[in-house]
Amino acid sequence: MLIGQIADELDVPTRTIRFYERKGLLPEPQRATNGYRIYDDTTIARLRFIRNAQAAGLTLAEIASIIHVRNDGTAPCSHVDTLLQTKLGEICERRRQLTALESELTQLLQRSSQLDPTDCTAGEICHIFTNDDRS
Amino acid sequence: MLIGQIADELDVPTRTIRFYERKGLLPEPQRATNGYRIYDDTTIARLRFIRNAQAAGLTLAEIASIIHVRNDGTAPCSHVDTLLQTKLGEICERRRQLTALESELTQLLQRSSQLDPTDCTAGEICHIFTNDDRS
DNA sequence: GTAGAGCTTCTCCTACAGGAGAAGGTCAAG
DNA sequence: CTTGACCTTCTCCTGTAGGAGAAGCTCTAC
Repeated sequence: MLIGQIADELDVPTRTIRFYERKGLLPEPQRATNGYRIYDDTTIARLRFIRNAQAAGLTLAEIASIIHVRNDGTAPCSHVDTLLQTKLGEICERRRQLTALESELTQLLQRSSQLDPTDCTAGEICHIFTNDDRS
Repeated sequence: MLIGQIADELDVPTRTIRFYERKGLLPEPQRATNGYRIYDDTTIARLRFIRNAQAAGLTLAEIASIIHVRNDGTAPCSHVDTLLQTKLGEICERRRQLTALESELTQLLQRSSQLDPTDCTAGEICHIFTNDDRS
């Protein structure tokens, strides 16, 4: 199969496939005599794997690390497990931050609804952000 | 005040202050005869404003837009209110995505704990990501 | 034999918020 | 008079996941 056929089948731009190759996510493919890349079904499976791993929030670099472990002949399961646990921790932390930001924004908006724009001076740019609770 | 003094007082790198100037967040300052930037207290207030707005999750471009409205002679309060509401919506949506990702990851980890690495084949890279619920 | 689609490589560009280093001018103190 | 700290501008680099365009070769169909 040529790159375009793979691209059509998985609905991925051809550019992205070459990009993954450069990043080490796909092995260097066979070449036809004219230089065109030639793929087989294992590449389709590989691209599906990448997509699934991305859906789990892994970065391409992390996915590449999994593939490298596999290429070393080891089942990458425990590595994947570690990655997923770390990722879960990050997501959890990030979600907490967003929750805090959400309540911060809600407070600012409530404050905004109570302030009069005619009281807003140039020096402070906008008094909605002027925090009066410090020093 | 020279740029280094401002930087020390607010604990901001001098590079960042010049960067903000290039981005239109700070006006072009006075220059001493030797070319050094000279600031007064309004710059300190401005940098505090930027910091507060950043803490609310606004990007530098959004903060710049607020400053531009102020420079046009208008109180930017209603603009800020709109920005904050939009931002709140984005944060909320992002948090929902993270929550979904969190449960996805939890499922994958549970799955991982039940799978045997010796069953993991090279073709699928790692069977933790092999979704058996489709086609 | 030529048009159009598909392939190749090459390089640069995007958003985001700065960080890093080079090369050089300036200033105060020893 | 020189060392060290501070300032200036310039350009490139970081991570993320590709996107965009140029210039040129190849293949198929009409």
